Amino acid sequence: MLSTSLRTGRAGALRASNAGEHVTLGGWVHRSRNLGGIVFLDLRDLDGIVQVSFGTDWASAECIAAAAAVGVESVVVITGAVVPRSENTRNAEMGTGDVEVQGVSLTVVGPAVTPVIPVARGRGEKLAAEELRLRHRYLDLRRADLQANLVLRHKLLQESRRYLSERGFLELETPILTKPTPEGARDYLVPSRVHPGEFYALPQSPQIYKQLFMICGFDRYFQIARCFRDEDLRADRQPEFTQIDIEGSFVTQDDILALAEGLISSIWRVAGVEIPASFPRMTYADAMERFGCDRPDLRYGLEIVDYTPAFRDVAFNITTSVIESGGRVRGIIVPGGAAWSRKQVDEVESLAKAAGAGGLMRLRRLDGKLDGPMAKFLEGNPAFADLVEGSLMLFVAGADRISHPALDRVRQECAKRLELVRDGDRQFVIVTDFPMFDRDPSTGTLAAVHHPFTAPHAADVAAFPDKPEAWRALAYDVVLNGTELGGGSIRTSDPALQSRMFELLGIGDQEEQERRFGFLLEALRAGAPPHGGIAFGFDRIVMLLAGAPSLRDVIAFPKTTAARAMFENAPTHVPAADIADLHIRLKEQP
RNA sequence: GGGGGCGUAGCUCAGCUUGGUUAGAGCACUGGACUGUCACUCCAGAGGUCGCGGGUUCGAGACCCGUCGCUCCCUCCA
Repeated sequence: MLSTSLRTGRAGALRASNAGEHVTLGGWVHRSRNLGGIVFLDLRDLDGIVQVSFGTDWASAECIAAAAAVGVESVVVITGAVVPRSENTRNAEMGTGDVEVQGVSLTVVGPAVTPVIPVARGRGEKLAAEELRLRHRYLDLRRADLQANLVLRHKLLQESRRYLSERGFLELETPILTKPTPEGARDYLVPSRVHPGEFYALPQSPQIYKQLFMICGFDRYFQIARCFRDEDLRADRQPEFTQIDIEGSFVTQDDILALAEGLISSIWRVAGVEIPASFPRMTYADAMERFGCDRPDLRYGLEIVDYTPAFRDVAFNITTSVIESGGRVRGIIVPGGAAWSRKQVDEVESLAKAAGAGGLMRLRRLDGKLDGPMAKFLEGNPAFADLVEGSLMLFVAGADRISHPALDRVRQECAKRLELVRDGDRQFVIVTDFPMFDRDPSTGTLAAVHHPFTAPHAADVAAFPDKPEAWRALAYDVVLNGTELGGGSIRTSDPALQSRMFELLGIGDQEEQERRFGFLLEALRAGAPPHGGIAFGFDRIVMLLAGAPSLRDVIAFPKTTAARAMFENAPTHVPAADIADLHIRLKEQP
């Protein structure tokens, strides 16, 4: 019901078919043009802008004077007739450009002071500084592109709900005041007034609760869940964010991934983009070997190749010592890279070094010959015979732990320099079989790569019972163009195995387990179905589909990189008495 | 915790390299003219703690030190 007691409809929706109607419109004065005898107001609402004209032939002198006096961004209610514009006054750039409203009355219902940041902008005019846009969010959110982002957000939310609900998933809510989790990101803590010295935490994700739902028999759950993490911010990271959180029982990895593909493609369809109904799969091991990264950008090649065998018998100090100590020599071929200057390659090398590599070895084919510091050792080596004229090879020698991230960085940089990414290209991929554990190189302790509730491949546990770092997890990520959209896993539903997991993670003590995860272990012992799920970063999806450069452009009231809300001015000091009620003493009085 | 960038009129910026008269421009704003504009046009006007504090200097928007805010990145984000 866009028509209300105070208006007949939205101004921006008027079209040629509305000609002849008498309308009452409410909206914001976007701009005005006073030509003396005739006054034009551009009236804006959520649907767009329509021109309202006040001329002596149809409007009273008082009405024209009122139109001339009203300031931009004031809220007005006008009445008038929708009339077709004459041939020479049509405006093809406006949705409403075939008509205008000949205003016969105007009431200023919400007078506005001059806006501190402009809402209407001229062509090519820059946005105000983001700090000001956030401080005056009530003005910034009047802009058509931010409004469009939030409208898109709404549509994607509704589509997610529709898709999941139609498949029997129940939207169930979980607590915001919950239990602190020692693993993972830093928690936002909430002090308890009733229980001195005790704290709630805001959830980093509803992980444990959704598993509890499965144990209860709600075999299909989803939630558009707000999650909180007290870590440093980025353009694509906010302290509170929204996940599409999904869990199902009696499912395998393939069931969850098929659901994920369907959900993602229906979300993309609502945004006007048709994508394949299923995505290619790639194992973690394969992704690391070929791209040095667990979320590869498949919009371009530049795959990493292992040249260790070719270097095995080459008397070149660096490669020889690396190979002897168990490392490898891997690299990528950069077509046309032979034309890059020494300085340009040095710039790429500095990125590799920043990622941990000792350096970047170069080899190129110029005038038919191999060229570079290693050329004399490699000329005639069959591994380099088909290096084509004008190509450049960049190698990193070292342990995989070093060369993976370095080559990943080099590959991305080369793709950027070669402009290999075509506009609008989308390459989805599902990465599977993540390792279960990661061994901290300094402390030697195991850490869960995904989270401690993830189930390992049963075959790996059987084959390497005492070598948990060889276990693969039933964990998976959905990746688009090198960005992780979401990830999940099949969970451990066997309490004994879950207990073993905690032991491996150094939480061996029975009491410690009970204290930290007791409620989950106890529930698992009460009879748990096999279950698993996935969660998608919803804000990031909206950002991608809106083409927005920052998460802040798809969240109505975001935080700055210092986790401050500019508009509401939060966080803030509170009265000492309120703090005392929480049994907290501040180190220093502000 | 670390590194880079930015901070001058309500907004967007120039001025800083090489210190020197009264700190400029466009937009917005105010007043005036104008009956078909749509970034209306034209005339006139007002508008400044050069983020803040300290230092160097005869003299600082500019140079130095510190600090605050915003932003991008690293650390971090099971």
